[in-house]
Amino acid sequence: MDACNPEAGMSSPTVGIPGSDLGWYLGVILRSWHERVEQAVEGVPHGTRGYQILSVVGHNNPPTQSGLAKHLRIDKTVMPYVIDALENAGLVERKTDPADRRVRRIAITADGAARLTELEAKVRAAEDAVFEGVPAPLRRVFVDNAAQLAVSIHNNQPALDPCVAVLDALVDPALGSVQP
Amino acid sequence: MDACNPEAGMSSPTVGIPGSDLGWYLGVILRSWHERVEQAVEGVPHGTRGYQILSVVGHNNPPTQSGLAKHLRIDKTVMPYVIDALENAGLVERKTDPADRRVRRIAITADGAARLTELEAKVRAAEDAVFEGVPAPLRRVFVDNAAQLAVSIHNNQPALDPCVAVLDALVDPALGSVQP
DNA sequence: TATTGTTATACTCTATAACTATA
DNA sequence: TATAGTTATAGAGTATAACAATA
Repeated sequence: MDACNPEAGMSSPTVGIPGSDLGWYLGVILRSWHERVEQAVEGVPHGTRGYQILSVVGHNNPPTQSGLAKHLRIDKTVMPYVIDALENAGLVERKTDPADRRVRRIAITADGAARLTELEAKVRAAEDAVFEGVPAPLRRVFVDNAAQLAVSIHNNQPALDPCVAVLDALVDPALGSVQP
Repeated sequence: MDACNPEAGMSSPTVGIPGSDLGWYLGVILRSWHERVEQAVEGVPHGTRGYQILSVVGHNNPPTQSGLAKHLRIDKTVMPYVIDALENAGLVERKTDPADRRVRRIAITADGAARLTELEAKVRAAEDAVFEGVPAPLRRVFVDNAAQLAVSIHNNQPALDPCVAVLDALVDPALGSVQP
């Protein structure tokens, strides 16, 4: 009945806790981010994924579909569905690259840019909710460090489109971010 | 042909980058952790998930299945499969709680404890690989902050088994960790 | 021959609902 | 009635393989 009984439950302080549970930490934080941002971008095709693509497309010159897939580290075969949905929603459009007619460059539309501006405000609010009760300096340091780590990990991974690495480098504060 | 052409690709520095891409940062880091740890714990049923459960079970008094599910924030219906597999592998065993015969407490076996010790060494090595090239102080601060954040987020979430909150509090250095 | 994008298919993982046994 | 655990099923998400168009 007393599921919280220290003698029988996992709340007992009599046994050790592993020093680092990095996977659990990151999982909890990312899940919270995903749940809250998923709500914030409600209506965007494919939720947070669609938002992330819209964000990359909105803040960079039109990337290729394979470039987007590599940046987000998802299989290239998922791109058609997502891009189709975003295109049908009028947020982005495919443009055949004149220099290489195999590639489609994904450009944001005027509607997409306006939508992105609205969405980014909502996402900021959602992220504020994730960090609710957390001291601002801790949050700032954490996000900065996460950015450095992610860029370092991403650029050290094999089979990466060099373009993507350059893009990511721009995001890295340590390597000279375009926008602070 | 030149997919890296700054004039046409997403590597151009002529446009802004969003200040924070928290979802992307966390996704990159967690994916790297997952890929490497998945290899490190090869052979453990259900990979990183099985390892995480084995770790919790190995470092705490036998938790209930629902307690484990809530701690890992997964649906209770996935527990039977995972616990079955871990039990069949001889790593854990189900024990009916005498105080409430509905609940099954998951206890680690001698084999499971020995295996866990081996696995933790491999996981440490895998995590070292994740942080390859990253200065030790940055890594330390990042993991510490991630722990604080995760505990804060986890404990602020609703519908949590109080036992789990207590367990997590132990992991939180700010709240008095059992093992530094 | 290699690469971009696409389609179709199969597989894994997750979520939903319903059931049992205990309380 | 409510809860822990289980089972079966359906759905979402993902990966695999094969194809067309272009280089």
